[in-house]
Amino acid sequence: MKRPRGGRGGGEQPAVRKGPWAPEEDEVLMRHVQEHGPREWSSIRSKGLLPRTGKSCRLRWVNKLRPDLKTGCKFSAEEERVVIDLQAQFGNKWAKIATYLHGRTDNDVKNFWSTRQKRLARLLRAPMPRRRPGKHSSGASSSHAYELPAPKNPCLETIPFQEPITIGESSGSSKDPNTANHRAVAHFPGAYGLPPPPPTPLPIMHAGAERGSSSAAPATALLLPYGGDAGYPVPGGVDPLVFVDPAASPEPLEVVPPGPFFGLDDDYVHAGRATMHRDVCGVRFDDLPPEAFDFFELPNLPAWPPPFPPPPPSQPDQL
DNA sequence: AAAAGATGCAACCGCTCCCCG
DNA sequence: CCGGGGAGCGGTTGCATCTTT
Repeated sequence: MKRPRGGRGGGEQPAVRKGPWAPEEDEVLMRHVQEHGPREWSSIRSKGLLPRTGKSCRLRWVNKLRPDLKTGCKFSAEEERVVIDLQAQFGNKWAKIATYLHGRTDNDVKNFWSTRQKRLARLLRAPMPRRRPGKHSSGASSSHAYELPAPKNPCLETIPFQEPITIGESSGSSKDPNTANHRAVAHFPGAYGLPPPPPTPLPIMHAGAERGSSSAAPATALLLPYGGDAGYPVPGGVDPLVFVDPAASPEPLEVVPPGPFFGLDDDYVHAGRATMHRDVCGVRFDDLPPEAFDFFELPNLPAWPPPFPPPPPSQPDQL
């Protein structure tokens, strides 16, 4: 576990302990929950069981001690898809989204999304062709020389790209295009071999078709109409971190009217428009070598502002 | 091998909501 | 109806770990 932080909870309030939880504290908290259930958090401190605020206790329980948590395992492709989908509909309602993901907490979802957004921001800002010669740094991992700091620009959370990308069609670069093409293409079909949708019926909007019923696990499961953020789903948005097979979806996806993308130039725009899910299909965007990005092209964006209906007011909240 | 930078995640903070008297 | 307290939620921070140079 991490050692106590210096900056926070530094003892200005000796009565209340902050910082990382000790195993003994966890035990006490678990015992309390066993006896009283996951409530009466404030009484934990008032009874002198723990020098922690009720808030802190609740958070600890919800995020770490709950028995049904999937601790230490990354988001699966399906979970990723669900998060993306639901985020488009609900916005940053992480707690709500988390209810659709068994074993995941709102904090998990929040962190996952935050990480994803940062990754996306990096990718979109990274002029891929300028990679270092002779170096194979892994995709979006750290230390790109050309990388710009990911700004905390809320706009970056809204991804206006809606276009299926084309991978493996370009004649490519000088850098063993076969390898790059092969890598990219070879994994994409897996994206359509996604496992069945989650057992929970998702209120997923789908352009032209209804999705979300557990029986409908279409091959177009990655054709996700989302892209919004901060509670206002982008109409017809499609997350550029989701790869969409153009062959499987011959129709163009809705696009936000093209325009300056956060002030980024076309290089950036061309770069960050796809991702693959790990686990199921085996590859994520940032798993790809930089060479793979040489093959990402931006097809002519059809200028069609799609009137996308807002999500139905009645959200299936049940699980 | 060491240093620097990037990433992931646990935990805190402030605000809002809800319930109860 | 109003006020107070507790619970829940979303945003943010900062450290540990990992990756790259």
